Amino acid sequence: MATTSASKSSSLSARELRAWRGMLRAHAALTKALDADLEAQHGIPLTSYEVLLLLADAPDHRMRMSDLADAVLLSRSGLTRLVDRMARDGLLERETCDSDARGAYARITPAGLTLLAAARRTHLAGVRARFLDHVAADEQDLLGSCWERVLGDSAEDGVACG
Amino acid sequence: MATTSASKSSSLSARELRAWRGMLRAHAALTKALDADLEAQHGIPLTSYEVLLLLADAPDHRMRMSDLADAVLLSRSGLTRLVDRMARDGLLERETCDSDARGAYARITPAGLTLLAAARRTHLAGVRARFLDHVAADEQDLLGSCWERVLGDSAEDGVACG
DNA sequence: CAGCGCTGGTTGCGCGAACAATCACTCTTG
DNA sequence: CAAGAGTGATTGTTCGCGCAACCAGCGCTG
Repeated sequence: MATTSASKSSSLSARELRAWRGMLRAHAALTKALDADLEAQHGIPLTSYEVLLLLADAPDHRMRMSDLADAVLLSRSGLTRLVDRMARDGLLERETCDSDARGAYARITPAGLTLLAAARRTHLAGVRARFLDHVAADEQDLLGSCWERVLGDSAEDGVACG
Repeated sequence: MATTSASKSSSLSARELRAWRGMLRAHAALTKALDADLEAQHGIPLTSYEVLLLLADAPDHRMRMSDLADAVLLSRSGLTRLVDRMARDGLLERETCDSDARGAYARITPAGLTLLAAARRTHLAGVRARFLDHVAADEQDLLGSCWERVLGDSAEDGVACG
């Protein structure tokens, strides 16, 4: 089954399996390890870190709840709860939106910024050591283009026809 | 690390971001979509499908609980519960290990094999349509080699040193 | 400006997974 | 062969998440 062509059969080729299951395993291993790093050194899970990162980079250090939910790949309710926990820990605070009384902002606090500054180093070092350092620059470009193709398609609903 | 050298700073380059966050997003989108496919068309989640697949391919159509847990990236207890549910649904059954009375096998049932045969087509089509079709053969090879490098390293504990 | 659909956000609920403790059994070792 | 260390699997508990239901406020329409 040298070429992959005729084998749209009942199983994947070795090459396809390596690419596909490799990604699943790599993702699992990476997120688990990076999450453990943050938890151990700064006491926050990866999701909280990502929220802090987005808020810190956002104008006025704040974002709307919905935008934040989309950005961190969480459901609306999931983000509500996450923000609850982070607010309880003083990492951010809610802020009402004056132009739309329904809306709410999450704004990162000075404490959150301080924690982020430290966590950012940890996380970045982890991402480099565990992932980027194993992938040459041109490979990174290729990966990036693959993701864009994959995401561009999966954004549009399901398998659809065929 | 040619051009990226000096930038081991406090943030990732655009290229690095594209490769890294792209993977996170692609993984999330893919697993979510593939899980939804299976759930909608066959009533089983992705994790159950993977268990069925492994059991079907295993000698005697059975595997030890621990091996299964490792293979599907689940904790021991998580797998125990998953096997509970699948056994309740008749997709597999537990079997005691005669060489070690502590051990247990999970063995796929005829019903499980039947369901798998159908689900396999759905899942394979999904993986191809959503992922593999967007990645050329030589890119798949390159991805595979990247995953091996990443996993080979992360398998050995933490960041550690050499 | 009253009525009504729509949107942003929060809450009730259930599920799936991990961690720690536990049980059952095996394998040493004296 | 009895005692203790080690291993395979299960159970108790907790947690984070998504879905569905909900409430509040916006904005259109007549």
